[in-house]
Amino acid sequence: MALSSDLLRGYTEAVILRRLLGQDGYGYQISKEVAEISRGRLEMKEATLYTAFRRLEAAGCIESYWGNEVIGARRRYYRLTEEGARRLREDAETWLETREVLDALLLGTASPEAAPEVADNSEPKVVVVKEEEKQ
Amino acid sequence: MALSSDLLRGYTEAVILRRLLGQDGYGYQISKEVAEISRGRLEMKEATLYTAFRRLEAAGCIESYWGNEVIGARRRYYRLTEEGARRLREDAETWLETREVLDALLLGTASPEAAPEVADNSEPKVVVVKEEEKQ
DNA sequence: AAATATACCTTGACAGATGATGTACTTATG
DNA sequence: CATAAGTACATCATCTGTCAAGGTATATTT
Repeated sequence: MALSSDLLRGYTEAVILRRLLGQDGYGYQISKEVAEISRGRLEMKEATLYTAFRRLEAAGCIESYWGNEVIGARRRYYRLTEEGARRLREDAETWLETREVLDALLLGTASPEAAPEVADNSEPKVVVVKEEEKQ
Repeated sequence: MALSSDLLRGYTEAVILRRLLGQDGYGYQISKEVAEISRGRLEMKEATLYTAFRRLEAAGCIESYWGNEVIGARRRYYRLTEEGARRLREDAETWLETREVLDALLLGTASPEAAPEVADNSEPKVVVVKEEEKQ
């Protein structure tokens, strides 16, 4: 079962950068690796992948060069830059924070912990249960 | 420091549903609770919140009714439906999977684990390092 | 009187993801 | 030997969620 793409939106670039850490890579390879590592749960579509490459290169996070394959289709390799490595560290840090926040918001206890001063729990004098003017 | 909204895109609805579990709530209250629980790291903007309410109601996940406040501004309360509860369980499950996948992709080891058969590591015969035709 | 807080709402613009489509070469299959 | 499938790149139009900006209204504080 593939994960909703909206749930992963914004992480595409970080995933690519992570793949380029330690060794250069090319599009097709990275898409296969991502599918492999996620055990098929995340499929990075080609259009997504290549537009992300464009953004990352424009931002100075990666640099590209053509491999000189003598057999098979030509490959465009990407290399992580200093800036890209910095961005990756930043993104990984952000992921940890995001994970923490979403854990609290999705799996946490019902009420904002230790925050009786925030939730205005004053129930409306007589809660009207039947809906009126439902939009 | 606020988290990038793109990193949270797609979770808005799940967060709202979670807030409505066990008790009805209204927009302003929920936005405050989210800020509180995330300790200011996630701010749900009004436009985002209210458009999400519309989507959720259209999808049958929530139902709304006007509270009969005698003092202060009127409030539109939202109630979780059966379908909404089902969706929430599903979303929470998806979050666990997403978390796992992104952990592997962002924090995991460099190469696809135990997958020497996938990565085509055959380095191009002579890797051309200087970039030609950089786009 | 003015500012701030509570509480709701819509519109237009923007950006990332993607289906569709195209190119080109290689290898396997019937 | 023709066809399909795999490798490998790329672009364009469209869709969708987010959000700045704008609006309404009431209550409280300064």
